[in-house]
Amino acid sequence: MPKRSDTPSTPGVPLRLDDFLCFSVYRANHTFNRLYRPLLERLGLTYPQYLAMVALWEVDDVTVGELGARLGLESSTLTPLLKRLEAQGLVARARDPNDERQVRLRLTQAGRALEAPACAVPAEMLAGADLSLEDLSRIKGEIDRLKTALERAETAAAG
Amino acid sequence: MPKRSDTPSTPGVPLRLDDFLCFSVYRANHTFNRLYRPLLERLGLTYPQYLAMVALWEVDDVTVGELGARLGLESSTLTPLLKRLEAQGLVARARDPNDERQVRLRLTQAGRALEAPACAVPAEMLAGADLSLEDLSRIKGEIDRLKTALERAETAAAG
DNA sequence: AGCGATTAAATCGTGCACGATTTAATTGGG
DNA sequence: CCCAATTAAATCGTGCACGATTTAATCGCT
Repeated sequence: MPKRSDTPSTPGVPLRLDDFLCFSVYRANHTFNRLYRPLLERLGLTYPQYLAMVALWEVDDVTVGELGARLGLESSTLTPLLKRLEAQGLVARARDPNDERQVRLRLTQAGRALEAPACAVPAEMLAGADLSLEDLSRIKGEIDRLKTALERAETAAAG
Repeated sequence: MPKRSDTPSTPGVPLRLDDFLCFSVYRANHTFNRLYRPLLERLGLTYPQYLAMVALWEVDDVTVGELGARLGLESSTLTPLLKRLEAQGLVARARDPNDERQVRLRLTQAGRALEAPACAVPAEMLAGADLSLEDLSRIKGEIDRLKTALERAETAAAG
């Protein structure tokens, strides 16, 4: 009786893609990406750029490192993304005079102005999804617990 | 009282990243990727390559289009990935003589031989994660339902 | 004060992912 | 039978993502 979920290795039982929890997450992530794309196109943002902007609307005037910690991204990912946001006139990047190693990020007027239209996007995306608030928050709780458990395993395995 | 989850747009209430279900999924996906990476490195595979191999171990001798449907990937993503697997000697790509538009994928001996060591990977990854089988399958069920609901919304919104 | 260690961001190379387009083969209608 | 429409994969351009490395600034220790 194969009954798994990213936990096989019962010898002799073959791997089945549909048993992989990681594959479910992978697909769900692609689905969100695909659904957000057309809505964000109107704002001139990609999906990761949108997440970065949401983080900045919440807490402005942070360093690249702080934003990276918030989003779970490396500077090697964030720096080019931020340069694109800067090129669009949404964010200003400037070395911190008190510590020239750091780059501080500040929203421009245009960056702040984008928040209003951006607020409508998530609801628009879920329109017609037939998911109650309870559904959404329950699923989110499950996934957050999963992420926490995985990260614990990660640090435990670290050598 | 802001209580959301990818469903804000209550006017006047600002967006909060931690309310975004999509962000939870985005982070969880990155976490899986990061955890799998060192384990798959030993097999010489990336995470998407591993998923493709799992699909092929399950059903061999499929077309690029069929594998793409299984994984949810476009040919523009899959073709280069498959060329890398071919370069590693794990997969053979050949035009179908009955329909030269299609390319059929077949595991090589080496490709099939990789299944045995690959079987151990998922369990190894979850070692120390403190998640029961029930946890895993419950979470997986929730995410699969989410994906289904999102896809329904997608086709409903299609114009 | 000076210099090695640390820290922050940027850079580089590889690979994933998509939409739009292209190429080539098959299908189907007249 | 032929040729327009369709289909399958590949190609192209853009952007995300990471690890490893580099560059530059600050810290800390003597």
